[in-house]
Amino acid sequence: MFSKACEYGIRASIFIATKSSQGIRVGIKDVAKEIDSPEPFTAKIMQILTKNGIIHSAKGVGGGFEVSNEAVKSIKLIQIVDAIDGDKIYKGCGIGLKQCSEDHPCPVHHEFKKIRGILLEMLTKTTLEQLASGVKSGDFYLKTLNTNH
Amino acid sequence: MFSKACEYGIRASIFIATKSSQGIRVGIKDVAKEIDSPEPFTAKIMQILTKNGIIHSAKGVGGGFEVSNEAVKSIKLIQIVDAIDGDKIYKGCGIGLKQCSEDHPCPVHHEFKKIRGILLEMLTKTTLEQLASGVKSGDFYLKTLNTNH
DNA sequence: TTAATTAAAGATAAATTTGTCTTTTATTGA
DNA sequence: TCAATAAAAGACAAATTTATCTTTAATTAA
Repeated sequence: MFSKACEYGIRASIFIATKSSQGIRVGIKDVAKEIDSPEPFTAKIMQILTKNGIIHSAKGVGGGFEVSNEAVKSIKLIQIVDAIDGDKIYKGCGIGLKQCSEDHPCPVHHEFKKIRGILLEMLTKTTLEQLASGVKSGDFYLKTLNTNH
Repeated sequence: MFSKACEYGIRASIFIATKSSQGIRVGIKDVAKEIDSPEPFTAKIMQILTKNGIIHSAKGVGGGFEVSNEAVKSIKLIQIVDAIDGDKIYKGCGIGLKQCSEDHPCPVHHEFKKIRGILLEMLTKTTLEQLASGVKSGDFYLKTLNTNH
């Protein structure tokens, strides 16, 4: 569905949002640790998110990543997906036709139209705040439980 | 959503089904041409489909690919997807958690559960026959219209 | 103004997916 | 049996995605 980069980007954004609500900036090390992702790759993804104005970053001592309380409320999942994976997932043809539309539909066009519509609605409606609050309350998780190995 | 391989596999299966209904076997050259895909790569994908019993192949003079009329009716889209891309698309976690379940849900678990359910239902219900008949009737297309260039 | 800190940027590398080419095997018909 | 045909199999190559490493730039505090 989403690329690895996008999966990490969503998880990172949610984690940063949970910390920002407590007024805490987090460094890339913490982010990668808490969402169980490769640190340098995650840093690259953070650059995309900051360039797109989704996450704010601050260099230097005491710096790190954060999202303002207002931004957390307004940012929708689709903004993160769009910034990293583009719009192919909710716009492209299900079986890869360059030309696929109501007038020139592929064999699965109508079925996929429905699914893409639901996906798009979900991505458009879900805010970072909703997701972050679920993590804060302990209802949702951002990584696998630790096991002894 | 699906890999390129899977997109080609679905398109190829549908094209072969339309030809088989007329009692015509098709070679890999025709398949690639009609679905606008790279021939050698498509040949590889055909090997997966034949190994999985979705498409039948015959070597030698007059050989090629075909699907029996009974098979066309019984084969579901999910069999093609499963053979090529596996079950990740309708089973895996939306944001890539290894562990993601009702008891240990990721932040988008419930939203994705719904979407995956609809996708799974669609893949499970849609038969090759449905898709092929739409192409035969001219309602659906398997490639872009030819343009002069 | 210097040292420490932290993200940004850029170069590189590994892994995976996509795509190609060559050889082998099976089948048919002459 | 032999030649032609067509898929299968295997090796290889290009492109993309994922991941890493090093250097640079910005910021803070001493």
